[in-house]
Amino acid sequence: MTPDRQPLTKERILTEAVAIADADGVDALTMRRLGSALDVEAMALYNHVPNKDAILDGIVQMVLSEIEVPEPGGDWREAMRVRAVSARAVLFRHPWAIGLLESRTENSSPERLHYFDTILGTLREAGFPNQLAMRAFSILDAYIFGFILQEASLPFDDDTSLGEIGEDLLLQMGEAYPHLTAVTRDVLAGGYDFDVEFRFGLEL
Amino acid sequence: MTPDRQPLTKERILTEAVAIADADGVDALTMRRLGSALDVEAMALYNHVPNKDAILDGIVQMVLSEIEVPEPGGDWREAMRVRAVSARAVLFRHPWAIGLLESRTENSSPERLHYFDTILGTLREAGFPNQLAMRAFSILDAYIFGFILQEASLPFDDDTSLGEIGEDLLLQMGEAYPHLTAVTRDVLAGGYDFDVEFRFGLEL
DNA sequence: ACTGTCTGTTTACAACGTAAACACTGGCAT
DNA sequence: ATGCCAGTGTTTACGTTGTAAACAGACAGT
Repeated sequence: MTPDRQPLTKERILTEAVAIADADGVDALTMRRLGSALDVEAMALYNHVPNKDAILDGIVQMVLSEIEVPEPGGDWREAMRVRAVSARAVLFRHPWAIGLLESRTENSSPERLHYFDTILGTLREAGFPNQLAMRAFSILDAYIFGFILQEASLPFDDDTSLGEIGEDLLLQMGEAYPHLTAVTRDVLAGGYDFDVEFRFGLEL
Repeated sequence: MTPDRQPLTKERILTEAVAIADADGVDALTMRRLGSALDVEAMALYNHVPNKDAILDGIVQMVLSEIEVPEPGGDWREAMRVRAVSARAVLFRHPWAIGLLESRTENSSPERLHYFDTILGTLREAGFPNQLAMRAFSILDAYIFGFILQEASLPFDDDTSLGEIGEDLLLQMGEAYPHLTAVTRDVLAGGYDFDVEFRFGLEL
């Protein structure tokens, strides 16, 4: 054990874990690697965290808490827009979190409850009756995360230009998929911007 | 090797893999277990499949191909409804697939292209111009999968009644989350049905 | 009959999560 | 001061995982 070293804390562990997942993906996040990044043996982590699942839960929560959600009181449309755009940005920064969202959404954490409360508050102060607020929230949330999921699983990342992927597709599918081909060609001609489409879809 | 045994095929492997994932979750799907379910040593699988990732890709695809998508020609609204309801049913039957959807959507498979093509065909034959068809498809898809994701990650499954979970929540959060409390109470009073909400959201 | 291609088995290994036992440190009560 | 104990970190070890490598039998085409 080297002489002086900041003491381990759950915060330091989770922060480093997020950093590793950001850098090399969630598969690279092993206890040994996390330990060595913190200058510690893997087993030392278990003094601060019950097991690896807790770490995964923790970093998902950490990511979710990065999503900006305005306090109730302003224009609800603007508030939802801010939330949606922020969610997209955050999950773009931490793409691995998308895959963890499913099984690991610990809904009863205080942070998560606060998140729910704030959003519902915004809607209710805007005059939504309770049932409708719930619906609006549910629908918006579905759209936001659905869009992000869709975007993340499409074959091009930002580096590959839409043009080349389009050509590849066009060649590959030949005449077998006429509709898809036609739409692809047209969409490429007109340009396709996830950002624009995302905001467009938000006006329901 | 027991005397007579059906030859291994990629199909048999993937079918059994889906069965195991359905029965005991995707974590229970190991090469050894899959092998023994097929009455074979784990390594034998590698004659038909390059590695485990390919199996995961395969079962995701198998699940996606269960989603019913009507051929172009009918009412597009009805077609989209059928698709949405079917997608929800399928992913409800294979919940583990949701978590695999993200990283593992192999977009260029023929099945997937056919899926795209059929849906876009329906919309185009209904008179949508190409750009709009793309938009409609994208938005609907986002909503469908977003809703399912949301539904899957909410804290109650079908066994626990909404009533009791509600009480738990109400107690736990006390006065800290007024909006959430109020909405929850009201929603519970009125009853909340995922099915109803899902269809409601589909009318955008 | 010979040879290669398929399909399966056996053995082996590195990496993983984590249980168990141990060692060091600091502060508290006696 | 002394003894003790809780907290933190290390060491060692085990079972499980995916899969590389070497081998063995079956069967088809020459």
